[in-house]
Amino acid sequence: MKILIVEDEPKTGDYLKQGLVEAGFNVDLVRDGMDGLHFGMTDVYDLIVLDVMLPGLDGWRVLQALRKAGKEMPVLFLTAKDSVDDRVKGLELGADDYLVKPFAFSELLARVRTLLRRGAKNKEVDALHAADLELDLLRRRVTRAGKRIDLTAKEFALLELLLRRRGEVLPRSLIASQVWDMNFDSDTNVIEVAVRRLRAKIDDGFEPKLIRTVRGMGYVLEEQECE
Amino acid sequence: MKILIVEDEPKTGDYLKQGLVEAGFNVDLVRDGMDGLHFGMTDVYDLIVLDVMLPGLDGWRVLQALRKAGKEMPVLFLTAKDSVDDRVKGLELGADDYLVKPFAFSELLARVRTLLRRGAKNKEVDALHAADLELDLLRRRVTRAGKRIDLTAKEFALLELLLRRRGEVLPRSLIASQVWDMNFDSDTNVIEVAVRRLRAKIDDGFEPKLIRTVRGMGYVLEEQECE
DNA sequence: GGAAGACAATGAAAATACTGATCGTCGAGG
DNA sequence: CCTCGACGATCAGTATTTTCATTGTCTTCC
Repeated sequence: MKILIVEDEPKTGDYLKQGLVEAGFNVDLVRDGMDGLHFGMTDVYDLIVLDVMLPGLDGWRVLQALRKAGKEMPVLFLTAKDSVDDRVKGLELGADDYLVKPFAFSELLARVRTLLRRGAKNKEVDALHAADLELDLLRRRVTRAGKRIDLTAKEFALLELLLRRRGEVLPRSLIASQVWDMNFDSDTNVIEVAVRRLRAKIDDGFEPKLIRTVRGMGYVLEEQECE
Repeated sequence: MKILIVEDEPKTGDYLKQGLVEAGFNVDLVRDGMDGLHFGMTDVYDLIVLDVMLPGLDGWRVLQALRKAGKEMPVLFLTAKDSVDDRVKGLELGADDYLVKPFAFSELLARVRTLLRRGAKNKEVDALHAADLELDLLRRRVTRAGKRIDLTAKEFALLELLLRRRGEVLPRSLIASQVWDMNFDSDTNVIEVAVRRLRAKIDDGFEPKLIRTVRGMGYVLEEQECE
């Protein structure tokens, strides 16, 4: 999944890019409207995150130009102003959703996923599977071996991350930044505790065990026990 | 598939047309009620997108006249926010669905496709269902287990949103922007209160409970309780 | 066996949600 | 013009869930 970010403010832009890359997306970041338009026209993106306030060509014009050129990818608008008009304008010009700054990264990620899911109409994106575990993204429900399991928000986020990157060993620092909005503070064991609780719910009493810990590295979710 | 758009505001009209053309439809766009009526009468369309506020002949009259002349094609109404009466009137006059401005284009496209898929035959859109709950958009009436329930405007809007996106967990920010015209102000609990009142009316004393809260996420309306 | 990391259990604190009451606003009817 | 009632927003208090630090034990690897 390829995403274009058009954001002039360096900090915000870098932050967004890093977060989305860590979430497993392929991300391009440009700093102004002209570049945004150019990239949007010449490359193929599954989604664009577009700031309204841009030097030179503003976000609306970029959007307008892209739509005129027949580009249909979903666009998520970032508006700094609290004004309803901005939002109206954005939506009328063909934006699919908007977010008012400042926002939590997790909020953005959720919207991005919703838009991608809707656009793709891809059934597989609505649920993630591993062995007899199913995670229903829409209903935010989890079942294992047909049995419903209640997860807390954090547990759900953690499991979602593990499932999306299944087979990959996820370092603690990555998990910390994706599930918690924090930079890994080594003097805490939140992650261990969270993993433990998650295991208690989805692995205890079931086979095979899905969450494996890789000593000194992090955690992986994998379907097959490789003996 | 041929679609007629009747919309006076140039920008909106252009974008609708552009988008629908790109989506593969054959689109005619006219700017006022008279033209709308004329085109609608003389040509054959599979669907009409009709703005309410039009110079000269307003949307209702256009719709009324078309229906009187025996035109049965589905009509999607565009109405301004807050004008509850407009929506009711539109549905009573034979519209098949409505959309409140401002809306995301993707939303319009989804509704258009739904209407076309269903064809002009059954206008099920004027009622939404879930379990033994029925929401009659036309009469603005709600019944559960055959028992009539009175809802206020906000309660109705909230329930309508939940029903239209049934099965989806709706984040509070989304609810805030759809039902209230605000950007989610975390220091208010309007939503909780509204949900509470809605629950009191449609869930208290009935089974199954339809509105489920997903802590830290939002609310879902779902028909099946999976224990 | 020792050290480092992983796991488990607890409880207090924080965050989140629910509820009933109150208050202001607006429109209808007197 | 005033009153009343319905509605919706806000508040405050309560209940609940969730988080996370602490503590201690266990496992693994050297």
